Amino acid sequence: MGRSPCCEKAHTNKGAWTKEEDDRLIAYIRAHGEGCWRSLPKAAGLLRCGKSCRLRWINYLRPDLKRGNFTEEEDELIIKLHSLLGNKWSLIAGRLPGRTDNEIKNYWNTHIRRKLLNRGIDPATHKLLNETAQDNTTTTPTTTTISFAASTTPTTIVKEEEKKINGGFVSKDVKNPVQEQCPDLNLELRISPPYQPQQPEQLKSGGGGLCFSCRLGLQTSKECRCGIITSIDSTSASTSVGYDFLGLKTGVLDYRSLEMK
DNA sequence: AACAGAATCAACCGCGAGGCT
DNA sequence: GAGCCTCGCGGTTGATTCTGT
Repeated sequence: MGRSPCCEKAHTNKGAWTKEEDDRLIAYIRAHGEGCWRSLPKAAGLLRCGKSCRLRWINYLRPDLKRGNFTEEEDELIIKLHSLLGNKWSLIAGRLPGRTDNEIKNYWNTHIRRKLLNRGIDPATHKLLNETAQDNTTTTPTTTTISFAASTTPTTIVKEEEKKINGGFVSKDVKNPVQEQCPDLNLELRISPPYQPQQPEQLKSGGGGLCFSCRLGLQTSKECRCGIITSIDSTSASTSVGYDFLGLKTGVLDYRSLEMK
């Protein structure tokens, strides 16, 4: 038995969306909200499949999308998140408000891949290219080395995040070379209060009062410029600031999916 | 100006996860 | 538990735009 098609394809448009289609989709979602993509096209009077409508809305029509070029900070954030998460574009997009997984995926493939190759880094493994070549000839596991601007290696990042998630208790054996290479990420999602738009004062000070290092969860990094002491102890549990599975502060960079609800 | 190749990015496709019956 | 349905994700495609010759 073959898989049934996602929609009746015989009477649906394909290819680029027209202005009229966009307007219809926007008007419908404004009036009724997102949800039930399968029935949406018919209800909205669109000759498109639900999947196509969802994609168009998420990737292009959503009002909270940030159009325009990626900043250098966004570049570095994407690279770091990719080194931790791999091709989990939706998770990476969740850390970049206003950016979509499709947009980040395209940007990665067209810009960042080349950028990393120019730095001598394998974009797939985030190892130095000559290191990757060596790995192909030996099975001995090695620790990951990535030449990012921040002094903390991704492995260290994971350890720091682990400290936060486990309340300061690091349970992993630091001498385990396999875990050094493939750290077990806690992929539990955390529900936190919705993202609050930043106040002008916060924006002036550089994104919610936190420097780039802190937004990456590297509060202990010497790169930290904001001077905020963010000791993660029992008191943090009583504050409104949450930490997601990467240990990054929610409320600073929140999940888009939660914002949209 | 014309053409070719490269780069970009919107959109499509197929699959897996999870919920429902 | 099996089968079906919907949603969302990641990989890929192809049309359009850009750049170099």
